Amino acid sequence: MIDHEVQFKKFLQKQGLKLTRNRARILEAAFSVHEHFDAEKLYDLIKADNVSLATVYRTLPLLLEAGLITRTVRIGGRDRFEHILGHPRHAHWLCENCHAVIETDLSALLPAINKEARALKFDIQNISINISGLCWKCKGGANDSQ
Amino acid sequence: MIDHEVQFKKFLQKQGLKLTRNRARILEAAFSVHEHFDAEKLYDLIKADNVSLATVYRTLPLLLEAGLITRTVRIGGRDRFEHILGHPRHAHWLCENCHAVIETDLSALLPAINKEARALKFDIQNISINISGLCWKCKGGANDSQ
DNA sequence: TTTCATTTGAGAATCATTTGCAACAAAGAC
DNA sequence: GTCTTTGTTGCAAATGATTCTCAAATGAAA
Ligand SMILES: [Mn+2]
Ligand SMILES: [Mn+2]
Ligand SMILES: [Zn+2]
Ligand SMILES: [Zn+2]
Repeated sequence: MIDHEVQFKKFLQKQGLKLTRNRARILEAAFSVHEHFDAEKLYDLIKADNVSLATVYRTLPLLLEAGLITRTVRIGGRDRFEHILGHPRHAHWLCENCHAVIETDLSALLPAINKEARALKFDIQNISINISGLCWKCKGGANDSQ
Repeated sequence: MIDHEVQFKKFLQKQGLKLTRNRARILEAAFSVHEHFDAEKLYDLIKADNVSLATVYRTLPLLLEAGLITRTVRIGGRDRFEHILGHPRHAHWLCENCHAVIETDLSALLPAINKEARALKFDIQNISINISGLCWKCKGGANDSQ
């Protein structure tokens, strides 16, 4: 059993829940994708195994609570996620025009954030830094690509 | 005409749009609320003036583009906003348990962010820093308030 | 006041996400 | 193994925020 499966199982057991075949399949799919994904994307990857879209939707909150995935930039009215293990935290720069997503390292900001958390006695589960605007390509004219 | 009305009118004219009574009313409502608000909240404030919810929804993107409001933490499936003028940028700390929202100054982070923007040649329109987790009240037990 | 483009209210349409429910599967006790 | 209990799932229907359609209203300019 791989790293993140162990972590998921541990989390589920703590809640009196079970690591079923479907949930393992969804977890595996989430870690097979190395970009941002939405519910539908995972569903496409595993629907051949008779996993329903409803189950994907029911499992995503579990993966979030377990700290295995994180919510990222919302595009086109759909919630998007990315897996965490082996993925250092990063900021997202979203171009409003072409919807390009650029990722940058977060290490320069973390010390200040953690300091603030200590002051607030806040228990951080997820840090989301999203900066929207225009990428260098779209900066000039008012294109309409994508 | 107040500061933000001037700015809105200028923005609208640049797009060949008009500063109508309804749009002015919505803008005014947005600046009368000193917390986060959603479309429905603004609607409640002005429906007595026969402004429709559809018009509120149509105006919010204009206020965003005009740089008068910004999108904040999404709660309960609803987009939420806050006005900008006279509101220094700040980070949002959202408690997953009681949905409390704490705001903290952003000035410690801005230099690093602006530096990165310069490197990326990215034109920043909006910075959104949302940290979720448990506030000090909810940290201990697994309450279920709110 | 005539003209023409923009705006608006009302209600229908969208569409991601959630839910109810009856059939199923996991896991522990025997 | 078999029984029992409790959590899980597929399916289809429900939900609900946001968007859209369209005909009537309004604004600005001439
Ligand atoms: Mn990412
Ligand atoms: Mn705020
Ligand atoms: Zn772009
Ligand atoms: Zn709390």
